Amino acid sequence: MVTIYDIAKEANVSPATVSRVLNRQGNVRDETAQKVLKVAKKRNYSPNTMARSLRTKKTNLIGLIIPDIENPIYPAPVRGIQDVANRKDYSVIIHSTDGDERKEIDTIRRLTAVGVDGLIINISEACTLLVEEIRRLRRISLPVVALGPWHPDLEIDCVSVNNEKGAYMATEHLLKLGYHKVAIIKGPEGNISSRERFLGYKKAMEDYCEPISEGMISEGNFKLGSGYKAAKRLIEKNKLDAIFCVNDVMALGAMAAIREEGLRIPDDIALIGFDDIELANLSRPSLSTVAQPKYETGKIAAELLFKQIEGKLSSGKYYSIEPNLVIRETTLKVKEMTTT
Amino acid sequence: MVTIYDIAKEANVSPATVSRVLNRQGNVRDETAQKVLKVAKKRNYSPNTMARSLRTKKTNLIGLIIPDIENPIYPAPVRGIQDVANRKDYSVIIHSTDGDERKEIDTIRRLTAVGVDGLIINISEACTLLVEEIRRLRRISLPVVALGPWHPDLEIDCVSVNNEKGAYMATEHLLKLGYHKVAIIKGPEGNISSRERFLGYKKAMEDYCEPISEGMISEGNFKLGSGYKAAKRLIEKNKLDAIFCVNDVMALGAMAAIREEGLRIPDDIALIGFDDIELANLSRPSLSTVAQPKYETGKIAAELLFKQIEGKLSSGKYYSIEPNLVIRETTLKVKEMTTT
DNA sequence: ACTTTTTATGAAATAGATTTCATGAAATAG
DNA sequence: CTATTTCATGAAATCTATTTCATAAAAAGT
Repeated sequence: MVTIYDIAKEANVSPATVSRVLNRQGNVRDETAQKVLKVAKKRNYSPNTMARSLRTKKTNLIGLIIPDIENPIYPAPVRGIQDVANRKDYSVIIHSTDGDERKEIDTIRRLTAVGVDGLIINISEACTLLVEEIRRLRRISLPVVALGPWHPDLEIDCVSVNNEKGAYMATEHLLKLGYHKVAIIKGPEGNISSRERFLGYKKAMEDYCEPISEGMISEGNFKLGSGYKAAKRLIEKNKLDAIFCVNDVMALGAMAAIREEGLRIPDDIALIGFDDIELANLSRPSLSTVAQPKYETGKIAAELLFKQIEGKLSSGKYYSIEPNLVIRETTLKVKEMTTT
Repeated sequence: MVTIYDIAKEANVSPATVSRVLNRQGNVRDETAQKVLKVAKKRNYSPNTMARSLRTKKTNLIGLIIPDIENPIYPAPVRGIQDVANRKDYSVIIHSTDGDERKEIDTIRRLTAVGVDGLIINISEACTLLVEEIRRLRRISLPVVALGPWHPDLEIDCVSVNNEKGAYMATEHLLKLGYHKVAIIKGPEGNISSRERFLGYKKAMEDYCEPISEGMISEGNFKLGSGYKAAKRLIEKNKLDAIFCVNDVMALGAMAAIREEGLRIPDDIALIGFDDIELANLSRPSLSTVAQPKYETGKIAAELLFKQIEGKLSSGKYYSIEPNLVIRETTLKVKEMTTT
């Protein structure tokens, strides 16, 4: 590999001058600069990033920690992040940690050791060790932004859909359509998004004076199979005419279960999800859902991160993204015949 | 940040000894080692990766270049790569380049400057500049493996589904079912995967003595809308009773087009795709397709890369992954009534 | 014409590890 | 009991770029 010294020797100048030319720091005679540039180009010189980073404490790398790139809600925000990073000549290191606290902490350690200039994290459960680790990042003043819901007392920038509002919209939509016994399939207890969405659901039901009985609440783990099973459990208890699922993937599982029970969608049971994954529009019947501008969310998170990287003024703000109700076939038909 | 010198001073040894202890290189008295370890732990020492990399020429980073993480065929292999990399204490830098040659070359440059220990690339068209760039990588003996089809004269390891065989299987499946006029929706001309799949299709048609007329070949760009339009063009020419699409996404587009034309699947037109994306199983009717073990493909590519990183013996082998025929509803019903 | 400022440059220090080489001590061999 | 090998350790070199400091030359000011 050709170094700055090789260039210096060949151009009959000192390494310092070469460095100055290559970083266009001025204070170099134009003639000298041209000479250096010519040699550098000729020898196809490319600076050694490690050496540079060692000196400047900048790596032009950012880290991204998500539970699982295979989960269809992540590719879009990831792409948003990549696009803004790449435009700024940054690369992004991505880790999938399966929401496993141990892995998350290890990854944060690893990335700080690598010397990333900033970190975007999507963490579903705020366990104590993890919170402590993130506090440490604040102390060494490493720019961090949270993608998705986050602890209110942890003062970091955060960008997330308004989960509660989205869930409220979905539930209200069903209620307005004339459904009364709206069941919910939620996520694991510790999951923050699921908790927020559950809150929105509860609020809507209360506002419309619909009671929520025990048999109307079921729990899954965000995966297809769990949605299927949760729906079966709900149908068995027979106390519902609509289901709100806290994510689309489980909704699709529920759809299979409902179909298997010989019930029609939306005539017997209406169904609505959350996320608006690509699949939602392509399933039959197509799935009504709450959309979040996923690419945008990633983009905003990255922009926030770079604002910190460039200016160091992290505000600990919460950027709430407005959800969007997408009405498709699973909630299409109005059910007024039963109420009239 | 605490350095090796701080540890050395506090433990009353030289930095050299600290380094030896921390890298468990032996030749250190046990007592000394314990002392160093204790101080290191107490001061929460973590080595500066840039400094280390500068000396050792190893970054524990690998690069991954794909067209677009949002394309549903990529998340699974990406996860496969992440998993084997992370297990070896490596991180992976991912770039989406949209198959744009300029971006691909720039990214390769950028990643080599960062000093990645290896590179996995998925490049759909083998343009000359790009090929030249990859030759350069070989010259500086940077481990590289291609994910997906690749130039035969470029001597790098490559792991890919057997595209031709998969396409043959799909086409043969339709032909055996009694369909005769099997049309194809292929990808852009330069795309290697598409070309290979087209070859398999052609071979099957020839083997079964079915002529391929002009009106039976249509072209898309792998995206949903292009599949829709291509199918419309085919139906207009009215010379088909089945369609093989070189990817599932276009097949789903075609499905929408066929439905819109008032035709039934598979009764009027049978349909088969390629890739087996998650959507394929969830669409109605569910889509028959050719599956490739996507996670596995990524995993194998990464393992190959690490074999090179560790041993430096790159073989330029072609690892062919066996495709799998997945029969679902779009090719379910046998069409023998028309032939008998 | 002489001092002061500005400009262009190089030598050397620096970043934080790893590694080579040298050395004294301890262990083993003859 | 010497001679040789092995072991444990530290000093210094190294990796490659950036940056500070010093200096000489040129330009500007009085």
